Amino acid sequence: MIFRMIPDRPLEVLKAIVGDYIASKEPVGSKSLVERHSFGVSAATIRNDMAILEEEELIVAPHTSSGRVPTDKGYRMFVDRLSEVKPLSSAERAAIEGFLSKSSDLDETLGHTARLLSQLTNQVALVQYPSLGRASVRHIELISIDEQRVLLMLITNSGRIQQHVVDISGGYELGDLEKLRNLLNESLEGKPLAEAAALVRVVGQKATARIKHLADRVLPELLLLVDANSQEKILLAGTSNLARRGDDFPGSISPVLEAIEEQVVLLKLISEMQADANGVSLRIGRENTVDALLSTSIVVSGYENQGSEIAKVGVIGPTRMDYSSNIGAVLAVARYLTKSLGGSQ
Amino acid sequence: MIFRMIPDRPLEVLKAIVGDYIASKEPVGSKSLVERHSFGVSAATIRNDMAILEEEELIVAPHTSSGRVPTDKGYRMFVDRLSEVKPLSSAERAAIEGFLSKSSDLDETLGHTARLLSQLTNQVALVQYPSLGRASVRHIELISIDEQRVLLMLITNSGRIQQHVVDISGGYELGDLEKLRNLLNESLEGKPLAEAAALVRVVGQKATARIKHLADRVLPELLLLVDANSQEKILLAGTSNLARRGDDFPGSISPVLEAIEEQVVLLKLISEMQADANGVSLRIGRENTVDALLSTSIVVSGYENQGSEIAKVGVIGPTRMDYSSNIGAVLAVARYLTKSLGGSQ
DNA sequence: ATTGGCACTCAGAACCAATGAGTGCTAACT
DNA sequence: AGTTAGCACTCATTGGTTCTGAGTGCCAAT
Repeated sequence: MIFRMIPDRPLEVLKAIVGDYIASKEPVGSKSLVERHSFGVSAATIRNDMAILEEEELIVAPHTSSGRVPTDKGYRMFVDRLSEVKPLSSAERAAIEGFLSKSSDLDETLGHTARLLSQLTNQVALVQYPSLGRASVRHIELISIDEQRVLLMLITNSGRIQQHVVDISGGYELGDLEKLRNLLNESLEGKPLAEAAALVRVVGQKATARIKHLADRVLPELLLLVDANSQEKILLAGTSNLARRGDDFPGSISPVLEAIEEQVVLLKLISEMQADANGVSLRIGRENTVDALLSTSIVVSGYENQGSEIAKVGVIGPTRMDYSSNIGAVLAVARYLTKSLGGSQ
Repeated sequence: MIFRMIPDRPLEVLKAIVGDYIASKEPVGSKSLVERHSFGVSAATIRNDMAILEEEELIVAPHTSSGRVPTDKGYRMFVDRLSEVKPLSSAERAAIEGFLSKSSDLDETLGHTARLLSQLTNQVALVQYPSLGRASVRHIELISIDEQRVLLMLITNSGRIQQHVVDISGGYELGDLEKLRNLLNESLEGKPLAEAAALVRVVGQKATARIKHLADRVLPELLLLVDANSQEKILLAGTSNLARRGDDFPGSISPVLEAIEEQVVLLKLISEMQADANGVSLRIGRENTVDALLSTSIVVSGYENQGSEIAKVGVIGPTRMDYSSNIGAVLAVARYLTKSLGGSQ
């Protein structure tokens, strides 16, 4: 395949087409283009340019002699070479600040982030949980709730706080609870989560007869918490936004919904995506290997903790989306998220 | 208005119409009725019966001479007098057991419940948070996370566990943390939440100079937690199910989505609903006073703790829904929820 | 009370023509 | 070589007309 140099004006035309199409939902024709933009040339000239773009498969006519619509390749060209990232409005900045500035635990932060991003973009937002990585145990807490129940907490240095209520059939002594807590913290505090499971088992063996009963109930639950931590997971928000844009999808949106609710698929997809120079990465239409998603685009960016990327955050919506603003929003949110987590290390 | 006695067969016909219409989405005519059900009479007779039903405004013809569709009043008659609650399949029972049997804190339980119910019914599920009621403070915990931060926890006897990370700019002493914790628990443990806010303020005044700094940061956050507890709140799950049933709504589903995401409206609506003898309560179509919801039906049932109803759980979907199964599911889930909370008091 | 028969209605499908936005091409122009 | 006006052509959309069939309402007979 030959790389053909495309002159400047046709690219400007492409940019205009993408812009107009996103705004109007209607295929855009040469005439309306010259009306709305000042190219300084006639419609016929624009038509010639459009012929070039069509030749390059950057735009396509839904049916003979109607306006043109950008192809996936056209959108790709647009985001790669033609669009600049739209900065957020000050109101939007304020919203992000307000939402994410308060310190809270990881789950809360990520939950807020997801909702925020979905409101900002009017798309479906996705937030990947940080993977195990080099997270480590900061503290384990056992709190007595009543005679039969104990609250188990696992706090990691990634800022995540997990908790679970454990039934201790037959009751327990407060002193034993304290013993077990100390034992756990001595063995686990500061240790990487990856080693935690093994260490918990060791504690189980070291447990004296006195606290055996208690340990037998608590430790399995602790293992579950550790395990939940290592599980890859994606948080979705604003799925109902898809419904609002239903008309952007051919046929029904059900398959799309099903696909994005399928964590495994989505995880695989976003983990394959490599950030570009701006730190953002996107899949447009058919670039998504999943059938149900071939008329959606995904925009993601990584967020960091302790200087290295730990997971991704982004949005998913129809290919006909406002890339400039969405990229801006995703980038901004990812940055704030990084900042917000930076404080928790 | 005269109460007219409607004979039995017409009512059977209504039942059949509702059933068929729910199954097929198509207005149902006399002929298909006699085909699918064995009334032992001819289509003409059914037509006479249908005339009676139409007279009573229980069914209506979308346009002259097409099949009939139940009216809101027809559905109402159906649920009140004609349908029996469909018991859940054993698989469904198992799913509920599995989901809700594990003890955990209130947020987790309610979250699971909402998701479960939405999966069970393929509708949008709603779960109301228990209102303040006679909930009381069980315990307040302060855990040191690092030099600058403290984890504040509020555990209530309703089983709810709330937490928040508090920044203590300038640091703090572990001993002071302990002092504040003891002070808080002495004043608050066992006290009703309704009084908690006032008591927290008292603690603020009693705080010695030594722990003043710490208290100044922690207490406002504690007030927020208490306040969050008293706030009425509804959890939604499965909103994307609405999208899947989009065709059941006239026009767009957007307004419907907006309406149900409007907590205040929804709260008002379900708080007005009075349970019937079975413990279930429903609003059908126009019975909902909210415009956007006049083609939806809401099915709710109360759940209890310590023997009295504390909040409601239910589903919301198109008027053309499978009332028998949905009522069954809502009732079952409400019962399990009551049981599950019973253990937490 | 039930039924067969029959005329009647009307939404939706099928078909057709008119409309017009938009194209591709060519020949003239700069 | 790039640009432009002109023009023939295409085809989705629109609106109007007709056809069809499911389904009704009513009546006279059982």
